[in-house]
Amino acid sequence: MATRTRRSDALSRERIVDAAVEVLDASGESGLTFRVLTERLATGAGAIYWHVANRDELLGAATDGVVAAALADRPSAGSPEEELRAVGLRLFDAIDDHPWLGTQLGVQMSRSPTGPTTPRLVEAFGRPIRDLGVPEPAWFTATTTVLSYVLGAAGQNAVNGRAGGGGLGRAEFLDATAAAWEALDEDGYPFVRRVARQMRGHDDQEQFLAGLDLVVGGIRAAHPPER
Amino acid sequence: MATRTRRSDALSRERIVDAAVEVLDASGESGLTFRVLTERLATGAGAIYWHVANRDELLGAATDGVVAAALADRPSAGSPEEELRAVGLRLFDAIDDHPWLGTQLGVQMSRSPTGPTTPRLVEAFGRPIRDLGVPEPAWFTATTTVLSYVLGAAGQNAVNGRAGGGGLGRAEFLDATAAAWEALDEDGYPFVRRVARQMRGHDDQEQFLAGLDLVVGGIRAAHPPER
DNA sequence: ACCTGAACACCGTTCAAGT
DNA sequence: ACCTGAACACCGTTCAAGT
Repeated sequence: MATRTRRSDALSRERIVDAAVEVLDASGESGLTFRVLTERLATGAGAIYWHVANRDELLGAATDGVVAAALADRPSAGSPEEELRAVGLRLFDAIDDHPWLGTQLGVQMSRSPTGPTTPRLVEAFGRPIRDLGVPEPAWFTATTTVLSYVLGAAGQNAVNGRAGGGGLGRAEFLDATAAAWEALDEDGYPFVRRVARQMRGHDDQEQFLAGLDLVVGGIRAAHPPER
Repeated sequence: MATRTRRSDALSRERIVDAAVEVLDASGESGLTFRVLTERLATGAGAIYWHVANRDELLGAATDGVVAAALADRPSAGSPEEELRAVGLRLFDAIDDHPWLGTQLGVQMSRSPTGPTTPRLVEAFGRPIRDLGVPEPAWFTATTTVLSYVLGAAGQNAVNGRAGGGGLGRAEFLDATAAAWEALDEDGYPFVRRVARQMRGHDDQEQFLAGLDLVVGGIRAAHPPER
């Protein structure tokens, strides 16, 4: 059949997903509406539905796209431990750039574990776990444990991320939270009161990596290299 | 002032939250609408808004209520390790009973870390971590790591939970996922293809506890008891 | 103080009609 | 094949009015 000349601004699934990511970055999940999208793409709602089944699929495609980009072209780091940190950092940075990803990652993975994102993440974290010398029967448990940690941390950092815009809003937010924790009653919350100090001014990325190291350390401790 | 006789069916924040939990259990997060709620409570929308600020606050109150109930009246288990497992199990079972909790927990914790749920969970997991002998400067990192793992696992098990209703739907679901993983190309996904077998027929609760043990083991390994 | 319920502005999705 | 855009059924929230 005759190849047709396409206008450069022709609508396509790719253009729609790209626009969705931009809207999500700017306004968060609740900001992604078909009204905003049709306006931005200068089209009608029906046109979008021609390329995309519904809003959920669009959200999923946006998530898949961002995760794929975050994990692409990654030079393999040195040791398996370094590799795990490198993959974790890629993901952490992606969530920093796209805060809505923190929540959507978990949603997407449990909604469609056969979609591109779940296998991609399982492969990215699983391979270095294998290279750590973990025996094969323990691969699944070890990998899902690391993934659960990463997804949980992602969800926490999602909103936390960059609340204000100035770096100041965050310090004040942590301060207010710490103050609220310290105001709890000593009988019911002795631990929370003591730990509140450590929350003030902590660095999210540092915290994320320290936690990842603990989890990986646990896997190594459970499967010491034979000799 | 004169105490007023109250009709037993008078509207109250508590009755509204209870009704919300029932609706959430039956229809999930998207099923909780003011239409359904007003019908169930035989009242008007405005009446609900008199007791509750908006839908988000209602969702938060439902989450707080269920978490409080799940952690209440818990006899302290034996060792710190057993205590961590016991708290984890309580939460796991609560998510099993209220699948919407898996997602909402993370949302609630990052949206209002000063609300009742965050301190409750930090205290419940933090105390046994302290009793493990973890030095105080490491409390925050260790506790948030365990919490991130638990929240991540919770989010994964949320939808997974009891998809069909019959126990069969789940086995078929795992089977279909495993089959899709095994169909990926060997070059890009060697690990995923090998690990697919282990996903078939795994037990979620067993998996959750095994992961928790790995994380706790990592914390112990990082902070060996002095002597 | 507490409740009613109509009204408002918005949402995702559909679909007959166009090209 | 691809797009338009009005129409539909729904949503959370508000608010004048009642008791």
